[in-house]
Amino acid sequence: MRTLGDTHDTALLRRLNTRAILLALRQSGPQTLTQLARAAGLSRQTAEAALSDLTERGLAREVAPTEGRAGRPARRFTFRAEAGHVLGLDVGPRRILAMLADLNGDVIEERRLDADEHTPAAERLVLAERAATACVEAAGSARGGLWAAAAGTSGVVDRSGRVSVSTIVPGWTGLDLAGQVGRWFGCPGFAANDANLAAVAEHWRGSARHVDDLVYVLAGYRSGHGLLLDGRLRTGRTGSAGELGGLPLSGWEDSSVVLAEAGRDAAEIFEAAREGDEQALAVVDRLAHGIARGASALVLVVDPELVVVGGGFSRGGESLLARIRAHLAEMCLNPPEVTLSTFGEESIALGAVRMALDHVERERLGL
Amino acid sequence: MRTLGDTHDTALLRRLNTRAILLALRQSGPQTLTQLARAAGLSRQTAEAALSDLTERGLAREVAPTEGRAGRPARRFTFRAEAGHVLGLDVGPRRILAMLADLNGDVIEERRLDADEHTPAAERLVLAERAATACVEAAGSARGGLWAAAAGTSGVVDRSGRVSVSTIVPGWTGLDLAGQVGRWFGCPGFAANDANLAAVAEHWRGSARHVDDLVYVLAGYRSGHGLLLDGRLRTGRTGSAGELGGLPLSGWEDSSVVLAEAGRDAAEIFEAAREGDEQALAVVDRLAHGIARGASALVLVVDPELVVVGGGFSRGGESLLARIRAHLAEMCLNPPEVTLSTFGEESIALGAVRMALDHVERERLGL
DNA sequence: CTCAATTATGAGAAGACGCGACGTAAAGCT
DNA sequence: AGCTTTACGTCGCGTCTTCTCATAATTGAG
Repeated sequence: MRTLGDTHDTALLRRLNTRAILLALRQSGPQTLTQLARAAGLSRQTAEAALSDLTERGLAREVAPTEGRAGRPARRFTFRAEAGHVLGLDVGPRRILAMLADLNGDVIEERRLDADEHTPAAERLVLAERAATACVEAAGSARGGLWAAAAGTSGVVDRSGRVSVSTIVPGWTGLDLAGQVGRWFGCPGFAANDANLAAVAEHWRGSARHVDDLVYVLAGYRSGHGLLLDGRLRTGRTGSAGELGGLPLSGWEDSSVVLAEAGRDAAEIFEAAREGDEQALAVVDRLAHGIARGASALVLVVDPELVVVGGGFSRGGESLLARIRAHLAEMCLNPPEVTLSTFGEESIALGAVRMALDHVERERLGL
Repeated sequence: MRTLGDTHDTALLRRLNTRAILLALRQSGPQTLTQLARAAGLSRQTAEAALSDLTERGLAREVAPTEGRAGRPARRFTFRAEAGHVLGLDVGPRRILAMLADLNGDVIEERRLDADEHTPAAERLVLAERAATACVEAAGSARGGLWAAAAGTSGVVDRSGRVSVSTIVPGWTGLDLAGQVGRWFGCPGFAANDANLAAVAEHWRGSARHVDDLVYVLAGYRSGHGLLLDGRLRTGRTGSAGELGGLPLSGWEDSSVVLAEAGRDAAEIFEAAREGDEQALAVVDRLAHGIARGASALVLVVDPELVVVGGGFSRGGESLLARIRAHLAEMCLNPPEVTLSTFGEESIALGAVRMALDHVERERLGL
């Protein structure tokens, strides 16, 4: 039955200590046995045992000792990030981006393919697979060598990684994206909503590095909200957390309407605004207002530490941000910080990488 | 430094196993050594060691063996719930409720005092202390014998347990409620928003027992929203999660306005509605609409498994609930279940009990 | 080139814990 | 009284961790 926790024999200690060493190992480059032991809070002997275990499993490697220092040279070990690879995919309405990363999450290969809004589902999937395969092959990794893969896409993606609602991408509704991606490479596959993955990426290495509660606003041709609480993605029961579709917010304008009225596309508007064009500034303000309106619902509900603005409009830069801040301050008693996305359009694929890594770390590294 | 986890010596095993035994012990009444060992997944010897440890700490007690069975009588142990007590307080605008509970969370004493909206802060605190002290003394427990105490109140309560905004209770803003409560009994003190604590109570033993993501709607003279995600209370950065004050929701009527227009109080309305009074039914529908409007924001943002409706209006019963469900279904694509609160007006104090117990379990029982 | 100083390694002993096994104790049943 | 049943309690073993100390490998000074 085992409902009250796992077995607690001495093997658990070994696992825990190996885990501590692995974490210490990944903190930085090659380290000596003593350094690792101290970092993990263990004795040198225990550290040694853990390292020999990790080395056997291919996760650690001994490297040449440093020269030029007095005393017996210390054995040095490093994390074998190349022991496995994960794939992150962004299958967007207009763009497909594949990233191959090692176990450190460092991106090794990257492929980008263009699509358009009308590309049918089957063809879009072929493009995605092509981009992904190109990455894997370029890295010289065997096709079956992937440890996990994840994909982000527009629309509501449920817990199992199936697209349950998609209004933008034709033929997407009902697609088992996670299963598809997993089948391509014979590895565990995952899928999530694009804004959610972008939030994950920003929290991992981007603007939201230092916070654990954040709202990500994807604003642009693709739009949506991502929610990260306690450092964990929150997609909700059906995966539609943050999808405000039905919320009757007064004065909530869709950006496409605003842009259509203005008769110019976003890039032109931002460019003109930068040059002081009054009409463009007004449009930027209306866009900011709409973004803030949507964000305010999330902010008031979860009271996050940070709002990260990403997506195409984030090219609007600080001027757009300033307007969003101003509008948000009007709507919230105690508004959170608002900042720009670090990774821009790469954040979705990067978040997918992180999602795949999460699985690998949990299941294969035992972290 | 110790950032990578605690020491992992064999003492950890002991702690973990003792914890497993403690959990098993609390699952039900007196159990034999063998039963406990099996439930915790440990050997009998280990279970025995853990139990002797727990007995020494006063958390377990050996009881008389069962008679009438063949074989050597088995030693039986039980959790000593009376080893400590916690206090839960609801300091509301119109009512003060104190509950004293043992370590099982079973309420032993309960005191209720009436106040009104105009009672000044100092006097309200005196009433609260009086109710609490009465509970403690009635239980024959020493005044210093409390292990933890928590209080719920209207308004925004920050992480530290300080009331940062209170519109209902006069003089409440700025009050360090957690500190106050702790000082009364010389024990750790906590405080939180009432709707949040109600959510905690419903999740603990009420309607939300079986789910981990829920939205609680406090509807009545006191109103507000409580948010529980992954079984944990979410109060946000400043404690104002779920406070929708500034959200420009179209068609969001305040219940007090609706009732004022109707010219009857809530109890009358619900009574009349039960008898089929058409005008009353219309008012109930308007109330339900308002409740659903507010709830919809939380539901769309976090996509919970369940919405629990509590507070004074929950006396409106199934008929109100049905209207709320109907309105919510219009606003959400995939509406969650909606159910009535189990504990009604007691849920806030009960949630406070749970909050105090959380601290005790974490810090004193090591769970 | 040699020797001291430095730094890390590796083996051995001791302590703590958990588990399986076996003999023993205490009850009911015949 | 003896048998059966059930659980207790002790013993020994293996694992894990840490401490200690002798040993090994390097640098740098004379």
